[in-house]
Amino acid sequence: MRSPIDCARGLIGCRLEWKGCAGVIVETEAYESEGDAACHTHYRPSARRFVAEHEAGTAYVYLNYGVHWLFNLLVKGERNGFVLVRALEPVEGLRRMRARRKRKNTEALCSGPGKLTQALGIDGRAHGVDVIAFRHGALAATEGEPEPVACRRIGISKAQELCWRYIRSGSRSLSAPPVIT
DNA sequence: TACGTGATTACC
DNA sequence: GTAATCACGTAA
Repeated sequence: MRSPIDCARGLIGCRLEWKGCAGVIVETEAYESEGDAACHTHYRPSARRFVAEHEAGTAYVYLNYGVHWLFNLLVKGERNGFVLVRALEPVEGLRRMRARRKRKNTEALCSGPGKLTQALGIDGRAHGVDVIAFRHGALAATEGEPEPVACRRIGISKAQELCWRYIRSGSRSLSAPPVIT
C-alpha cells in the first residue's frame, strides 16, 4: 500500500530531526516515478538511476536554482517516487536555525523547502543517506493529528492539476496558503 | 516583480 | 562546446 501519496500524507505531523535540530512536518508534496511529468524521474536519467539503486527511506537532495537544497525522501512500494518536505514548525535547536537563517521570526525559519534545509544545515552531503535506518534524522508519528488538507503543488510547470501537496491546516509555518478551489 | 546561482540535460 | 530548464527565496 505504500506510495508517495500515502507517505506524503502520513508525514504530516511527524517530527523530523536533523543534527540536533527538530521540527514537525506541516507541508509535503508527492512525486511519482510513473505518470507524473513533474517528477525528476520523468526528465532526469540520474533520478531514475537513484530510484533503482537506493532503498526506500533514502534522502534525495538536490540543488535548485543554484541556491537552495531541497530535501526529499525516496518511496518504494506499490508505487515509487519521492516526498518533498516543504515546511516544518520548528521545535528544537531554534538558536542554530536562527543563526543559519539569519532570521529571528520562528514561523519564517522553516516555512519553505529551501528555508528548512538552510535552517537544519542539510546540503548535498545528505544525498543518498538512509534517513530511517541510520537515524541520522528520525521520524515519529504524532498522535491526534488531524487529516491533512490536499491542494495543488507549488512552483511546477508540469502536471499542475494534481492535488499532491499536503498541509497541516492552519499552520503558521506553511510556505504558502493552500489555494481553495 | 526581478533575478541570482549552479547542476543536469539535450543537442550541436 | 551552448542553451534551456528548474519542486526557491529575497529585496524592492
